[in-house]
Amino acid sequence: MPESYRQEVRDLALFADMDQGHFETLMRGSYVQNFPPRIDLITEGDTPDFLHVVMSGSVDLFSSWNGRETSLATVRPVSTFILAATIKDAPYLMSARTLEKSRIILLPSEDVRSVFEKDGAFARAIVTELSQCYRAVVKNTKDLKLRTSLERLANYLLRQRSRTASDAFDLTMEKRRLASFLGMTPENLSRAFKGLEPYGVRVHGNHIKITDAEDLARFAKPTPLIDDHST
Amino acid sequence: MPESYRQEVRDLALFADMDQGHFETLMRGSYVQNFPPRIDLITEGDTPDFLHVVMSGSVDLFSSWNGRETSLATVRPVSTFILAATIKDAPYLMSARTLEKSRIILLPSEDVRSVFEKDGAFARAIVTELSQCYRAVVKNTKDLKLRTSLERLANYLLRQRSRTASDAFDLTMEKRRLASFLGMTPENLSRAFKGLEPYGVRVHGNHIKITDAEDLARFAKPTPLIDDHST
DNA sequence: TCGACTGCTTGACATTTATCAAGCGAGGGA
DNA sequence: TCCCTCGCTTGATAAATGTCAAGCAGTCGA
Repeated sequence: MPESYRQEVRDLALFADMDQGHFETLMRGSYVQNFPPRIDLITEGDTPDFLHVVMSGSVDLFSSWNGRETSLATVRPVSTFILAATIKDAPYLMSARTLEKSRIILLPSEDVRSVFEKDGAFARAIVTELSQCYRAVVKNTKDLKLRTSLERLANYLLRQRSRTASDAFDLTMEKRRLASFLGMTPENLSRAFKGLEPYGVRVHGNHIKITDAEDLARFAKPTPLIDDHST
Repeated sequence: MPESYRQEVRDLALFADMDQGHFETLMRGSYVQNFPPRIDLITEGDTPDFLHVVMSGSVDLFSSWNGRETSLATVRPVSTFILAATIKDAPYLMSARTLEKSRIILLPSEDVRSVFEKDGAFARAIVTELSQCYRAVVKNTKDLKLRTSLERLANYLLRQRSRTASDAFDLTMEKRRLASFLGMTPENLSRAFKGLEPYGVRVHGNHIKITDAEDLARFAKPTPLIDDHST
């Protein structure tokens, strides 16, 4: 494990406050790996061998059932995924694949669990991380159950606008993945973009321009209780 | 706080391993309250004053947006709710109301957070609880995104069958709430029950009889990665 | 016993969303 | 430069789901 990564991991909220000796224990068994795009990292149902930390690139979390597949989240640097499965030593609920060339650190699950048992600061950091994840999924559920696909797209665009602090931005993922993430088909997403034109949304390829954010917001009715992804 | 409740709370996995002194601190500020049915306990967006523990009765967690409302979960004894909001001191993402006459213990959020900061065993117990909740919500999301309403109902019935270990059982909630929980309208639920008749589902009022579980399972295709609510 | 209420069901219809098939268009080799 | 591929779009159609209105069937209380 190169020193540069070591420090980057140490600076993550999840590892920042833990005992130095415990951190060393974790680092000892861990290693960095580079993956090309579209490589399967984990498969749902498997038992967690490693806690994954994405250092660069991005990872798609998705799930399949009965021939259907849906995208559940994108993990971007620097953060971890499948923490809950690792801690509970329970099967993965989601599969993961790289979206682009990615550098990922693997921490053996056994080590993570054994340090978790001993280190209160680590346990508290995990609580913070899991609370965040839990609340994110709850918001996502509300988005799905309370809104139509058009409303979900409109709010998604407003969130991107807010994230980039700009009325013009590029989509951060393929439209087909965005469709899956928003719980609709690519065809329906295409039509949804058209349906938002009257509210000042202009689309050219994956470039988006929002010409009348107030009007769009009047339609989308965003609320922090669904759309604020920082709390 | 009567001694009987005190012990019942102490026996909860969440509080079982924590330091006795810290447990006393929590109990000191807490109190029991009885609520009639259909009483609002908390409103989404509010700041968490208390961690709630349901001792008897049951509580509906739901959410509203733009005039629509959806039921997200039912809390049954003995367990807590809105743990994540309490720990993060962030606004409730869900509202809660009693479904029936309920006895609920209220633990001041400040106390919970301050003990959490000091007590490693408590922090670890919270991790276990939050992992469980997180995974439950992820499963629910997969259920919603990967299945049609008919499939969701079929799998729900199979879960109830498994929970009661019986082919005949009563629904544990009103059909209208079940509909909301499954993400459909009451009318649609009515038709969905009809739609499952060919697979051996008989409905009389809120009594369900499954005459051919294999056939129903062939249609429902349950998987532990969505339907097993114990891991 | 009789309403009146409430939740459920049913039918007709509208809307939303998915499916299937075809066509378009930008980007990447040969 | 020219295809070829691949993702996206579009149109036609089907399926799923929601809405509205009416009616039914228990339950409860007068």
